Amino acid sequence: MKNPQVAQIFREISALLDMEGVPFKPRAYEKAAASIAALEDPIEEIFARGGVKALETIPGIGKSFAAKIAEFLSSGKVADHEKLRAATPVDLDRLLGIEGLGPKGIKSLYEHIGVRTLADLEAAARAGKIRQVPGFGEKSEQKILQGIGFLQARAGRLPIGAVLPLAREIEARLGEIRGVKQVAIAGSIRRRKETIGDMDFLVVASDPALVMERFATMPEVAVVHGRGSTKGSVRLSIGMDADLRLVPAESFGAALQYFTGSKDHGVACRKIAIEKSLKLNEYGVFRGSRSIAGRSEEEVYAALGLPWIAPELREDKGEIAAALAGKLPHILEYGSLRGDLQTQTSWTDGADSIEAMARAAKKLGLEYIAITDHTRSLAMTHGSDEKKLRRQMADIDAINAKLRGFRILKGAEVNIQRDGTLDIDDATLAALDVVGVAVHSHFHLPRKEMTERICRAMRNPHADILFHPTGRVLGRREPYEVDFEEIVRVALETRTALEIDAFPDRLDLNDDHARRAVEAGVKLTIDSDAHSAAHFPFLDYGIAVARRGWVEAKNVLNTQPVERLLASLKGGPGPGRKGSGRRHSQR
DNA sequence: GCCGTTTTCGGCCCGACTGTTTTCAGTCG
Repeated sequence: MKNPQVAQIFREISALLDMEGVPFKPRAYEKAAASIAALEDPIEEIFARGGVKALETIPGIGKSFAAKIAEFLSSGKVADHEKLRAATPVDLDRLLGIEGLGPKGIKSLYEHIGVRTLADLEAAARAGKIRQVPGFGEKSEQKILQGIGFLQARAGRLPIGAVLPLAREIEARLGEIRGVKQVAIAGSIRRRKETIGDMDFLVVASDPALVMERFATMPEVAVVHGRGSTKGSVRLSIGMDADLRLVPAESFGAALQYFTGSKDHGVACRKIAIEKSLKLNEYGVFRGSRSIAGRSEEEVYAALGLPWIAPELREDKGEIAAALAGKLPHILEYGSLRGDLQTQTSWTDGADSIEAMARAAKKLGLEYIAITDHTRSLAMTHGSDEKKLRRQMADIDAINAKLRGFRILKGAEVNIQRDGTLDIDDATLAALDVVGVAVHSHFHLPRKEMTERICRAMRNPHADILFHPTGRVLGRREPYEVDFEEIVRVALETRTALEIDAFPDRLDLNDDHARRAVEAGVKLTIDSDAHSAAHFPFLDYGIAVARRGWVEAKNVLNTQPVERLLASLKGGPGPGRKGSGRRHSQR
């Protein structure tokens, strides 16, 4: 998989061209880099299949870029890249990480005082040499030193689960300030991206200065980057920036639309505005100098001839075209899950008893949960063997007899062994309501072997769901190498559901995979992977992934009441077990 | 350098804030 290297080279060329002041090309390289990074298939395979012509079908890749990719694949280098790097041999990646320092500044520092590395930069700043470079002064020198300090403390992007609770707390706090009329979280948090780079807040207030003052002096603030009359920017102690915008009420919707992004979605919207001889900015939609919309997002989209688009869809991945055609998906609503099909208890590595889990789930409005403790080959979790599972089933029967209006399903998170077989015998699996299968070992098998292993597990007639299908853990473990298209094909063929594991550091499937799966007609489940009674709210993160993946309620098995759910699981007692094909006939 | 249900040429989003500048470029989102 050479996609990351190719994307990195394109990103670097973009920055190097930016340095030279070349117009437009840097954006083209940047777009191509993003496009390549987002590819599912290894770029070397695309090239092997169809040569440069196949490369040119990738969005943002034309003749010239396709040739550069081919050049890299055959030689490991791109001549233009080498040439640019030789002209300005600096550690771009690290230097660009300094807040406030961009391509132009880096070039100037290199040319005037020979700064090439972060160490050079720090030495020059300490020696007072930066201030002698044109365009820099005493203050920028201080900012650079501070920036170097922050570079070490920076958390980078954090999983949404680690950011959203704090963002909501700040939102609530801003809302309590005297004279505040409206508050909103914008940016990637509102779009529920899986990782977050910074926080964006929007406020309408009668006393903006007071709000700015309170914002800049919150206890979480480590440093204030800037503070104007309408915009404030701070670094929080968790190593993340937070921005505040103060906007007039008549612009709130336009500002919300603008600052929710994504950037690409915004660009696409502003292009539509231009086509209609309108102008869209954060203050509203304008015809000439007259505002025709801005108070609400609905109003703004309507002025562009579009229905309101859910924030999770705003990634410029076809939502504009769908909106124009009146074909936006009816994406899954928050709170629309009736059950949770992956939970662990104190029988293995969970914290709480079966009954405590059931009561917590019921309190949150769920109608059923499946208990899916680990199985025996996962020894460190005291995984269940057949005997232990039978005992647990009896226990569940006893608790179910006590519960009103709630059902505990018997399940297991069955380990997929290296050869693709399961570590629980078929007779026991047949007695379970819900069988999830999952990879927990041998993460580094070759792509083909890993794919075959997982597909073999899905072919087990009792395997209802493939849990956390790609195995990634955000910030800790990359997804394993697997042919996802083949997983989708076999899931469809065997009527195995794929899971969106909603545990905040998993989110697996991700949004793009979920979208691909439902496009193919595969059913999904969204599960919390709860390891304690406090984890059920994680389901919302899974719903967010589903929404970003254009998933509708009909695509998700656990939006159904328990009897219908059981009937629609492949290993369940319901109709269609032999695979009449009826289920997927609409595709 | 890419792209096209108004285009194969002529576009390519838009504004706030800062610092260093005597009127604006660079950076950021």
